[in-house]
Amino acid sequence: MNSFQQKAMEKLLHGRGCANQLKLIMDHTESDDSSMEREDLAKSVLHCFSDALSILIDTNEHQDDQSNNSSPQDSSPVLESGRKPLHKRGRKTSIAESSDYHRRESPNPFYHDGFLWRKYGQKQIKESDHQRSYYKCAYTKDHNCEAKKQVQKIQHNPPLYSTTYFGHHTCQLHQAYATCPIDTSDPEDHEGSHMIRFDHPNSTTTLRNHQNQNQNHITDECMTAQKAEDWSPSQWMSSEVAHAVEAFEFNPFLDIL
DNA sequence: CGGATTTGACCTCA
DNA sequence: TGAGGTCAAATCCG
Repeated sequence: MNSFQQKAMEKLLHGRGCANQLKLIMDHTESDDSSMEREDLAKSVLHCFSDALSILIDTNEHQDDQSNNSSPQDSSPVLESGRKPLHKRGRKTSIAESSDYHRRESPNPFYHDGFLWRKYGQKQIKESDHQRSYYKCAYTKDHNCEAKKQVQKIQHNPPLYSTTYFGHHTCQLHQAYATCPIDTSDPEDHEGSHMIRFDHPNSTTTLRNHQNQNQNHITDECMTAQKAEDWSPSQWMSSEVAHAVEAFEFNPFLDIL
């Protein structure tokens, strides 16, 4: 185990410890007295998992870079053999013209990059069996953020997706609210059609409403075992924490049963 | 009904 | 002129 993996392991172990504490509190608390403590613990869990993921992602990127560097002819941002680099062809834009791009390959088309994207186009690419999807930062208008990305399936079996990023995000404040990777069992059916969206504290729209709806469902009585399968972290903590916990499939009530 | 996605048309460049 | 990139109206969805 290298030092990166050891760090990730330490973070995960710490996260598990926090999750256990949280579970104990939930086991023995019926009132809202410890809601702040629950929230803090849930945040600790979230941070531990986020840190561990970051470490693992960084490690993976480092390995990717090394493998890419091992074949200098493969340093262009587009995979199709014999084709010009993406930033050299097609319509010229300030972004595409710049050398400010990088590429990631992942078996998951919705690879977590910490940002919120909006799809603005999809194109069948010649000499490729698969369509390419075009995304802009969701805060393009709000924050004049020029970051873009292109996602294209480059290999069918095993499925492999190439994501090419252009430009820099000028909407950094939103990064903190995007968290976990979404895994899909059938990426092909949903290629480019999902948004990974978590709540924003200033937002007055969709998910806050969703959260309110959840809160409306909370009653004073204790949860019964019958409700275990209905348990939702969003009933217990702020939405960004709740989503992260949901993503990790942490359900204390199922654990009890 | 508002916001996100889809998709055909259009723009630009090689 | 063909191909990639973008726009925007139509459509979908919660």
